[in-house]
Amino acid sequence: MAKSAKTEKKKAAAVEGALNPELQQLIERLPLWKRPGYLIRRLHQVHYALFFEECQEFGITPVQYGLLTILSGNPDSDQISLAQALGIDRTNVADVLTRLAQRGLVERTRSIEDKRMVLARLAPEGEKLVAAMHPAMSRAQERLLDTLGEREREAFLATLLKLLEANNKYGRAALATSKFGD
Amino acid sequence: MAKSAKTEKKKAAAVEGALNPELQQLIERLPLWKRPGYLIRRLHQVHYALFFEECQEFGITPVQYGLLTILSGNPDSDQISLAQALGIDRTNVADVLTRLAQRGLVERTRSIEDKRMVLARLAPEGEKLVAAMHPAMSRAQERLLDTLGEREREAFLATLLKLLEANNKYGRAALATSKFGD
DNA sequence: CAATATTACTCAGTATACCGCCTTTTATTG
DNA sequence: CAATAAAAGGCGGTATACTGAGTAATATTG
Repeated sequence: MAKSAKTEKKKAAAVEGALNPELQQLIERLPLWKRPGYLIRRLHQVHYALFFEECQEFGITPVQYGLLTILSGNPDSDQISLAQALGIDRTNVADVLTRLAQRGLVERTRSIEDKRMVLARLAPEGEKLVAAMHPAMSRAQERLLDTLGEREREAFLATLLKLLEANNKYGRAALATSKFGD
Repeated sequence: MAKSAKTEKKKAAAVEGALNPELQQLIERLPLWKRPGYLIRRLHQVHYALFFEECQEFGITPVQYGLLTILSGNPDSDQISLAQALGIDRTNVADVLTRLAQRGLVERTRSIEDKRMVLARLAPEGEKLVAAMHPAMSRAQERLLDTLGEREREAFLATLLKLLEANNKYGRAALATSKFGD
């Protein structure tokens, strides 16, 4: 195929550096590679893989660690608050909490003031794990953006936040808005 | 929101509670909204929500549409090739194909040359659906990046591609660069 | 203060997404 | 050409992630 003027233009617009020619071909031929939703799904999977590689020994998933993180700063939170803070569905929070409780990392109690609520807090084991795992989790985050320069990394993160703020209203897992901006 | 007294109590508990100060420092150094993996997971969810909103009437998920897209350009592909093209696990491809076949959108046959392989292709119904759904899918993609200006959007997509290229090796769902194309 | 609405949660069901183990078929090799 | 390795897929299991229906407790209201 003659990829004349169009490709030239695209390359000129690209930020820094040229892409692998094989990947460039994929983009040209598989329409999937022009869909941002697809690219984001793939990057999400890559992060999972990196996270697992770094955190293998702990047997904790990204979502589980996120939940533990929130609990470490907000003990005795109810499930809906946790869901809003994490940006996942409330039924999902219950599932994750069940698994974490089975491993003795969190403790759940019925609230006395409001008997509908189930409050969760870190067990001592959980606190230890959050601290012990933090470096590995941190490495996974760093490795994900490793290839980016300082400027590109910051621009990328800024754009991610911008997109999330603009689209926060979608889905049952909308975040509590106060999480952004402060 | 009207339960300000309770919220106050919760905050007070968080402050007075037996919070490990070292743990707090650790968590505050890399809070959720500064973890790229977390932000990408959230954006992934947002895209799903947008996709469902636009494509509700068709009852097709992003992954299903991705698979149909590949099949429309590459009839009679085997499951492993499809997995590599889509960037998902091969067992997952089998699951998705089963659901699509149940709805009469794809057809599966055993290859004659290699009896191990299951080849998939679009049924006429599937071809119709791919065409009919395309505008809605496109709208979901556009809405996701709607708030970005032209330059920021291109920079974002370029960075996404760069990150995928750099991290291609991770996970069972590593993409193939050779199967499709020529 | 009883009827009603809302809230927090549970449960069942669907759809990704992955791993490890196994069988069948094909390819390789001594 | 038989023994073995490799490839393709099936199957069972785990962990998100969400929808919709239903239950118990609390809040609101006529």
